[in-house]
Amino acid sequence: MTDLEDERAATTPRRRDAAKTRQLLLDAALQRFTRDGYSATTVRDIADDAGVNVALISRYFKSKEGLFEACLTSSVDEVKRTTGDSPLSRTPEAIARQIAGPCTKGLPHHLVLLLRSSGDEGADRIRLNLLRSYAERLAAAVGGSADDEGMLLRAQVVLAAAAGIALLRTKSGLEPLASATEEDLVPPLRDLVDALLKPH
Amino acid sequence: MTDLEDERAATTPRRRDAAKTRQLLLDAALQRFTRDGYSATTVRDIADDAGVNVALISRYFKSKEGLFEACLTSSVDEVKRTTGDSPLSRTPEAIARQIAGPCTKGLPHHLVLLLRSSGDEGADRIRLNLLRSYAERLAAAVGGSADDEGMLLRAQVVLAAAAGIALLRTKSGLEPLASATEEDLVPPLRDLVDALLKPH
DNA sequence: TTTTGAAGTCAACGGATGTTTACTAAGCGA
DNA sequence: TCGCTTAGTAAACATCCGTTGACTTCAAAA
Repeated sequence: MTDLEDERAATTPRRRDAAKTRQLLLDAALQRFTRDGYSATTVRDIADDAGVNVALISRYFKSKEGLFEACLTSSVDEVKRTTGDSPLSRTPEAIARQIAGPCTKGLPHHLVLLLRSSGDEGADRIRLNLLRSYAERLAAAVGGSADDEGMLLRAQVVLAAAAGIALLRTKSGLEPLASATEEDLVPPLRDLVDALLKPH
Repeated sequence: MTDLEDERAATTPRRRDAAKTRQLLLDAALQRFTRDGYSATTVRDIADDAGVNVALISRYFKSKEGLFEACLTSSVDEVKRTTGDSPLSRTPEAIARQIAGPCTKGLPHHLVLLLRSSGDEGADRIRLNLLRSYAERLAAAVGGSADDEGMLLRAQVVLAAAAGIALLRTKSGLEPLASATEEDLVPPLRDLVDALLKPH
């Protein structure tokens, strides 16, 4: 109460900020959808996590489907932003570390979200586009030519493997996989990437 | 109509056969749960697929959860039956071929079901047990000792990769992965298995 | 043929879910 | 300060979901 004016002076945090609550909903939805899947999460769950009224989901995203699509595009944007439009890390070591990284921290893995389905056609299109571009850049990063179908297939296998690992790690308590550290996980993953994406 | 008596004489196909309808429900549920996941599947969907009344699910399996658990144990039994209690195929080639098999049947199908979750504790225990035993046998098949944590982790990574590939193949239309033939898929997978499970 | 227990049907229930509507209140410009 | 736009709230609605209980029908035993 006393420093309310200071806060307002600092960043103008309006008590009612549409952009802010929209982002809160998006973050909460991302976690829920990634962890529990689309149909297992309710809009009330998301709203409660965000500390926000349920009706605001319909207002800001039109529907649960719309919120899910927003999560997907948000994930797309973040991947594009963090990795830029440059090719992915070139060494198998770096790729392996990228796969193992988010899992070992608390972060929801983008690849796991891509395994979730809402049954909606628009969402499926977004998902497919991201998967495609990801695989293509992965193939290009190790020197595969654009029209090398074999290398593209191998890149997609790497992607699928990474997604499966992330999913199994978080969803099942399979030990030692579930609580393996990044250091534990990188060597096998490096071997995996190395074997699948070697330029030969 | 004419050979009705022959049928009855042959296998006694009672018009009302509890075991038969139970199996119909189990088959339909297996397909639905594997393809759409637990919470996206309704008991009415399953009953309709099986051509059976909805109430019979509660009768024969007590609940939707019970039906899901029955699916899991059925999957466990079939895996045990097809692969026997003998160690898995020893060569990376054979393992790869098993992973690359038809997604609508066989090992990939079962692995995808294992990625599905109902949130129920009993179901999770069943799933975990199957995953564990599978990983252990996979580690043993390539000569890993029972207490080699590193090799066990690598076997679990192979398992997770196989599951992810199966899931991505069936759920997303990612090409060329989605419609890759077994022959297309075996070489990369052989490399994958080889790199992860080499005895060294 | 009659009886009896099991197999299957039907309709309704309580509850949860996504969405909408009518309403309140806060912030900003005039 | 007043008024208007917009953020947020509360409650209800319509629908769907899993489950239950009473009823009917079939087939095998007596």
